[in-house]
Amino acid sequence: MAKNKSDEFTADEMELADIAKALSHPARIKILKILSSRNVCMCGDIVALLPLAQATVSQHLKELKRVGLIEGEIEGPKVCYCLNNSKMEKAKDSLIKLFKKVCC
Amino acid sequence: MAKNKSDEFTADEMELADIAKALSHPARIKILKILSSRNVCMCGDIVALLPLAQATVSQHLKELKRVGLIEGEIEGPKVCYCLNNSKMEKAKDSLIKLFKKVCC
DNA sequence: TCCTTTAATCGTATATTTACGATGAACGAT
DNA sequence: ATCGTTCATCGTAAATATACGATTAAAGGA
Repeated sequence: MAKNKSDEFTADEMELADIAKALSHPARIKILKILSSRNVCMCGDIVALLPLAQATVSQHLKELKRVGLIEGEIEGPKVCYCLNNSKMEKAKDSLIKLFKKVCC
Repeated sequence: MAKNKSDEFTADEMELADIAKALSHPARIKILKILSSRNVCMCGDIVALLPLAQATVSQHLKELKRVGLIEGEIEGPKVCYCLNNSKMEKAKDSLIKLFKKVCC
């Protein structure tokens, strides 16, 4: 039978899965779109545009921050969010690389 | 404050999130790679190449089938899996469209 | 017919995700 | 100093995801 289960997943595979996870909720997709439509955006604006409670939006923002796709900068009592364009580009490249490797 | 929370997520946003969800586990990324390396693959081969139990791999295959990225065809007692290339391409296009819209 | 192989499904345990109200911390304005 | 605003975090409930052993169904071969 000789199963070779010793090989775990590669760092690349785990990283890509992590990026995909960050994109795996419609609210987070929408947040990225909102942030792109203005090049800077208060947290409250995002909350107002999503059908979710403020605490929930904050969690989604945290997840996007965790993988580095967005950044938040404190501005007085408000927080100004923006896309991390270089990280976005890296994410896109990683995904395209996978598709290229796999099929297209 | 005039929050407009009436707008839910679009079908596009939900579909894209769903695709991302299917890609959000390293085992599923690896399964896609395995299926691309041979253009056809028995379920047992995939199990042998992953550090996971057969039942778990079967669940991951089910998730990939759910979104249509792969297909399984019964061949006697075995099941022959393969990529759904057109669906893969659609998934890639949807992702690229998002990145293009958002930043790059 | 019975046995083996193959892979899905069941049952189940645990972890993670998602969601929300409540609370707290930081700041500006009064 | 106090108040209102803003947003993160806490606490928590419910749903979903992940993992595995055991069982089942389907097929081929003895």
